[in-house]
Amino acid sequence: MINKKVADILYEIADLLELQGVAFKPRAYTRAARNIESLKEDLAEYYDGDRLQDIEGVGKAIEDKIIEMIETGKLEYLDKLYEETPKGLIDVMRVPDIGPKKARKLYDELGVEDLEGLREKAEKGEISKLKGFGDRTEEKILRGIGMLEAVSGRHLMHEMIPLAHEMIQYVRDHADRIETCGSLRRWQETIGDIDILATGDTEVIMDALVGFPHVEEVLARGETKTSVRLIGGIQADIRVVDSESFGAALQYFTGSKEHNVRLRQHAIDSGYKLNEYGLFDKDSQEKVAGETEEAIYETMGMAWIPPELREDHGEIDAALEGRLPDLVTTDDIKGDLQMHSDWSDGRNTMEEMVREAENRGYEYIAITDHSQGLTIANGLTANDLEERMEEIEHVRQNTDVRILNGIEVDIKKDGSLDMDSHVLEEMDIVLGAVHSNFAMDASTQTSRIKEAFSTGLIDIFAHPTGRKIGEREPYALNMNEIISAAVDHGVALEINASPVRLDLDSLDARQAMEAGAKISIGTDAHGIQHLDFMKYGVGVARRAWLECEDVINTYHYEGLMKFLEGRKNG
DNA sequence: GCCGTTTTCGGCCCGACTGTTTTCAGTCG
Repeated sequence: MINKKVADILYEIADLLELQGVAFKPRAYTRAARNIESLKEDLAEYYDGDRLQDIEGVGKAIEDKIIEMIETGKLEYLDKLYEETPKGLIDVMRVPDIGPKKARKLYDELGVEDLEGLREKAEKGEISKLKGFGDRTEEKILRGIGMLEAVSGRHLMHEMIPLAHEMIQYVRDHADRIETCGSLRRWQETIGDIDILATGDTEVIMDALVGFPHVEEVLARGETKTSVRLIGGIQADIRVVDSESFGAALQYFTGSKEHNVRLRQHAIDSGYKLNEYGLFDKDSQEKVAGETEEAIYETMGMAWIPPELREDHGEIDAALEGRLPDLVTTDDIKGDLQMHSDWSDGRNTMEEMVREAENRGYEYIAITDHSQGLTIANGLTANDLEERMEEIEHVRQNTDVRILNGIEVDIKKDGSLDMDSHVLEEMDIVLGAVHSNFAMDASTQTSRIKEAFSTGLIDIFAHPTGRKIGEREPYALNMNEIISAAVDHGVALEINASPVRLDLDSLDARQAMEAGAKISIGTDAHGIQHLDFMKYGVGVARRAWLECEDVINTYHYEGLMKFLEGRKNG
C-alpha cells in the first residue's frame, strides 16, 4: 500500500503551506490526505483504473501530484516548498502556542529553522524582543520544547482511563454532572489528552480541578475552560457549561474535529448554526436543541451517532439515510477466544482463568497456549497438550463455562505450522500467528500467511499485523490479499484487545468486515486481570462499524461451534 | 485546492483563552 506514503506527503505539503500563510489550501491537502489514508483499496489501483478523482477531496491538482509520485517516486512541488520553507519549521509548529504565524516570524526575523535553533534563540533571550512576543512566550517555548522531548506524544488508552477516572472522582462531588469526552469517549486507540465536561458552579469545579494532586501546571484558566498539565506531560481540559447546553457541549467536546466540521457544515446547509451552546435557527437565532446530544442530531434529521463512529468516515451520511450499524457491545460478548495459562507463558492456572470467566458471565473460553516453537514463551509439545487435556477435563467438571481446547500455533517462516496436522485436527480451536521473521518484504510475508491459511487448520488469525503501538511497526503485508484469503478459507481475523496491540486496528477491521470476513475479539490474556481488556477490543470493533453477526464470539456456544465446524467441513 | 438541489465562482466551523496589546491576532481544540 502506497496510501500511507502519499498521505504523509500531502500532510507535509499542508503543513508547509500553512507555514507560508496560504489560506484554505492546507485544509484541502489535509482532507485529501485523510481520505486517502482511510481508503480501503490501494491507491495504485485507483491510478491503474484512472479513478483518482473519485476520491473525495482529490481534484485535478492533487491528482496530478499523486500521479507524479507514483510514476517518478518524487514530487517537484514538494522540493520547491522545501526551498522556500525549511522542513524543521514543522517541528517548531508542534511546540504549544506556536502556530504557523509565529513559526514563520521566528524564521523570517531570527532565522530559526528547527527546534534546536528555537531553543538557542529562546535561551539567549532573543525571542522576547520580537514584536508580538514577550517574556512569558519565551518561557513557554522553552518549557514546550522540554515537554516535546519528554513526551512521545499520545498515550495508550489503558493508561489514560484510570487517570481520567481518578480525576473525575476527585471533581465529581463539586459538580452536578460530569463526563469524559474527546478521544477517550470515542475509544480511540491512543489518547492525546483528557477532556472533561461538567455542569455546576464554575469556580468551585475549577478550584477542585487545579487542586487535583497530579496537576503539575495550570496552562490556562478562564471562566468556562481550564487546562492543566498532569504528571507525564498529559494535558487535561475541563469545560463547564449550563445544563441546557450540556448536550451541545458534549457533542462539540467529543469531536472528532473532522466530524464536528462536517456536522457544522451540515447544520449551515440545513438552515441552522451549531456551536457548543446549542443548535440555533439561522434566521431567528432561536435555540432549537442543546440539552441532549440526541435532540441535536435528530433536529438535523439524523439518528444519534455513537461517539466511536464520529470520525467523518461516512457516519453522517449513514445517519441521514438511517443506515447506521447496530454496533456490538461488551454485553454481547459470550466468551474470550485467546488466553494463555501457566502451561505456557500465562501467570494463572487454567482453573483461575475459568473462575474469572465465570465472574464475567462468559459461556465459553478458549485456552490458547503457545506451540513448541515459541520456546521463549514455554511453548507446548504434542505431549504437553495431551497432559494439558487431562487438566482441561478436570476443570470442566466444576464449571458451566465451556472450555475450548485451543492453541496459538506459530506460523513458521515458510508458512508451515509449528505442530503436526493430526494434532491440530484434534483441537477445538486453532489460532495461527506470526512471531518471527517480521522483516520479510510484503509479498513474501503475505504468501507465508496465505500458505498457512491454505492448510485449512487455522480457525483464527491472531494479531494479524504484529504491531505494538509505539514499540513495533506492523510487518509489511498486503492486507487486501490477507482479507480475501481469510474469506476464501473461512478464517476469522482477530481484533487482539491487548491495549498495546489493538490489532487489527479499526480501519483494517472495517475493511475486513466489508469484504465479508468474520472477526474474533480476543484479549490475549496472560493473567486473569487481562480478561478485562475485552472492552478495548470492543472499542476497536465499534470504531470498525461491526455488528454482532460480524463477531464470532458474540455467538452462543452452539453458534460458535457451527462456525468452527462449518469451516472444517467447508 | 476543492466543491456545488440555494453557487462552475465564492465560499471554506466556531468560540475560548493568552499575551501583548490598548482592541486584537494567534493558537487551540
